[in-house]
Amino acid sequence: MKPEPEVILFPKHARRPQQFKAWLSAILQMFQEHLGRQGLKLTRQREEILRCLMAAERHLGIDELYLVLKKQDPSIGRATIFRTIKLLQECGLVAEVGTANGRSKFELKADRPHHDHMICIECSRIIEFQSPMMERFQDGAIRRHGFVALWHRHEIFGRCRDCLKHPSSEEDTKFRVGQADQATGG
Amino acid sequence: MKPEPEVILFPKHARRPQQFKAWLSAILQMFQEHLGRQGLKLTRQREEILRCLMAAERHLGIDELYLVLKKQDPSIGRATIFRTIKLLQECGLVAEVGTANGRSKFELKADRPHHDHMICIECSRIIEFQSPMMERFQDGAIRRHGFVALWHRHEIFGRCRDCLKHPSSEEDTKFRVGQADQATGG
DNA sequence: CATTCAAATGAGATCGAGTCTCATTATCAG
DNA sequence: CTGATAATGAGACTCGATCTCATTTGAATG
Ligand SMILES: [Mn+2]
Ligand SMILES: [Mn+2]
Ligand SMILES: [Zn+2]
Ligand SMILES: [Zn+2]
Repeated sequence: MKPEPEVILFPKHARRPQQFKAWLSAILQMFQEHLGRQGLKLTRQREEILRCLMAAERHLGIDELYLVLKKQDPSIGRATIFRTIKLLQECGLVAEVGTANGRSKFELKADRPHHDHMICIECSRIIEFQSPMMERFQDGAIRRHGFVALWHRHEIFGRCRDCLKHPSSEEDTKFRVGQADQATGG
Repeated sequence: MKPEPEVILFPKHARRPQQFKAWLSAILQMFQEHLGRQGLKLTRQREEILRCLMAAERHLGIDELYLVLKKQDPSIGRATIFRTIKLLQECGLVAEVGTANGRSKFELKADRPHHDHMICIECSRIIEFQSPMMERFQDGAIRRHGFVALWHRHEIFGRCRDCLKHPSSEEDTKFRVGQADQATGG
């Protein structure tokens, strides 16, 4: 089999301030244009939320976002974060990632290649993976059925490499799983 | 490219009573054994819920299940349905299928090949598809990352063949589906 | 059979992520 | 600037899902 790409790192621009600034303003402009097209406005809060997602080097949940943003702007409300995340998803700048516990996380999509996720039910780690061949066969199935795909969700739940090594990790006992009946279970 | 399987129909045993009865008791026994192994009991309600899922020829939501079951047993409670569905998922007899509106549906997994789903955001139809090659590459990615998969969720959202044909006279209503989908009618 | 007791049930309380309301504030085109 | 209108934050609300608890039931036992 052909080698497939290994890991998708989050952008590390945060360590190169001028590069980050340029990147931020480019993305902000895209956001503002999208907003403008619908008669909406770019507010201080919307800007901060997007900046936070761009600076993050991991997937963030609503509450994490809320706590981080609250440090700069103690008056920010959860509702605004929900509303803004929804807008960012609508314009394709941000994507939702499921978790085993129901609280979604979010990631910047702009300037990052498409990938899917493996989610560890023990330590909650999210592993990003790419498989162009897999996507190719997925597209084949979609075409075969005369379907037009708008988005997809492909999430694999299980145990990560590290949690398999450390057998005693007692931390997250919430996620009880019945049994592994197949390789990738249904 | 190699031909891949086309459609996965729900079992049509319901029309052949003796075959259905034999099938039902075989599956019931599997369920009872699984329950017994954990000191749990097979109740009238659990039996009825499983029977209902086996007789269904489409994906069922909790409320659909509740309404159907209530006809035979007006005293049945929603909590029991939630509890039983969870048990059935744990022992691998039933799988959850996401929808665009957040209310999951459920399907029997026993005696059916693994497949994934395309979900129409216009008519809520759920199209089942199989792609062994896609699964193969997925498994490759999983192995490459030293991950052990317990289950996965691969759902593609978009518009189905039929909804693409129809001039979309109906506006892009935010899929507030009450319980629109009837018997998957063609 | 009847006995026994842990498991299961249904009604209703509760939880909580996400949404909505509304009075106030901010954006931005002119 | 100003005015029209969108956005905000606090908190009420929604509603699927879970939990509580008094009562009922399954099934093992003799
Ligand atoms: Mn990701
Ligand atoms: Mn299915
Ligand atoms: Zn882990
Ligand atoms: Zn459709």
